[in-house]
Amino acid sequence: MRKVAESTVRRLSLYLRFLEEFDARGVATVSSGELASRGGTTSAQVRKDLSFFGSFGKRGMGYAVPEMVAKLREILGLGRRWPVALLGAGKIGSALIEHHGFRERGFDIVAVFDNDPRKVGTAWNGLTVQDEARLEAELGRAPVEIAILAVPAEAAQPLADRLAAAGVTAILNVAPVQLVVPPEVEVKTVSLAMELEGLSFALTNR
Amino acid sequence: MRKVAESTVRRLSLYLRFLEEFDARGVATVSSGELASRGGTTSAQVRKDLSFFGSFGKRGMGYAVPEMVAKLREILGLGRRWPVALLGAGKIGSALIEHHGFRERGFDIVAVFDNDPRKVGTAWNGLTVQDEARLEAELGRAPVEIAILAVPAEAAQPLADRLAAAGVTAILNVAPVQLVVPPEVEVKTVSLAMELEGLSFALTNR
DNA sequence: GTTTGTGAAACGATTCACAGCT
DNA sequence: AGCTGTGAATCGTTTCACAAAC
Repeated sequence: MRKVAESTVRRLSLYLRFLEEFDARGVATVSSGELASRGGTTSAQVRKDLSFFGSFGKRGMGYAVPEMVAKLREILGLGRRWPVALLGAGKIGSALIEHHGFRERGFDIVAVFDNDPRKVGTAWNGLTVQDEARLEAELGRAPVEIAILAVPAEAAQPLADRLAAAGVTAILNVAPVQLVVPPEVEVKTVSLAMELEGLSFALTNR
Repeated sequence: MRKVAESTVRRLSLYLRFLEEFDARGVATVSSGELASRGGTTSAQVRKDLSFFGSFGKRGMGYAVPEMVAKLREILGLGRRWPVALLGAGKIGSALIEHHGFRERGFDIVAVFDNDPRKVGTAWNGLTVQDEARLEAELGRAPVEIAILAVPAEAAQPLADRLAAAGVTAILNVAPVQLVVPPEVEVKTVSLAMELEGLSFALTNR
């Protein structure tokens, strides 16, 4: 299993959500076409996406929903729980940590860091905000592979460097900056402001 | 100017940020190579991206920073302000409205809606949370082209339908669901949970 | 008859490479 | 000499279309 496109992985996440819905409703099997219409693609795309990982369907029948859910969770690496460090106890970080969706999908925020002395030491959903200076010490004690960077743009790159040096191998970056990291570190950047600009572009050029 | 790839638009947003930085530091010109290294791409990519909209560079010299900033803002539709409606006064919505980045880039949240009676009527950064039932009435009075959907997954699709019917032509969807909308409505979906799953996949399959 | 799995074809985006301007 | 702008080549992704399985 090599060279799976990012777009494929994103669609797999979507398929998993639909399948979980179907599963909850007791639907036993689902066809690539049904999956496609809910996910805004085509049945051929669904089948291609899945074909990277094996062949799970029954011809003439479709896919068995519970098996498919299990398989997709396994493929996406959700057959385990992931401890996650959160950097930045500001507005965005605050919304994230109280957001239950992460925990439900296997991501546990196990540490929160901030550099604002007024925030350090305060309680946060059962966690205590720790001084950013203690980042390396804490990650040495309780390592995590995934970190969420929810800090101001200027602070993002230096922190990314420290995270990479401390052994973090995946960063979810919530700042409108392009992070430069060593090749072994995976980065995904999500910027609502940039998405809004995409919408502004679409509305302007039509 | 037709058929510009989404990836191109996203990179233009990034270039604009770098150029604004350069501008603030008083740098007069910048080459495609410099822009590329900050944006994680290649100089050829930068030139191709820009070439969709004209030729703004000087051979042997590079691009004049202030002119380029102005040009990119114009291309991205940022030469004006955009009133935006926010749907959902929960944690995420709350973080968004207090976030200054939007306003700085030309997006003004001018109305907030929620269906929770306990929230309706409360003040929010100079705005009053309005009843979701009044969505159509309010949008009739003060139309917006862009709406941000920050509501639970189940509520997203029905609201998207109402927004489309009320004349909204662009939706920034912050829920892990694929919205089905009429073709004249532009949608961008941002889901941190889905991005985390992308990281989980990358870490698991390496 | 229905739906999968998959090579082949079509399409789209990125990279190459170089002529042309400064 | 340096750097842009852009066709041509390459690479990757999506769509087509059909044989095989149920």
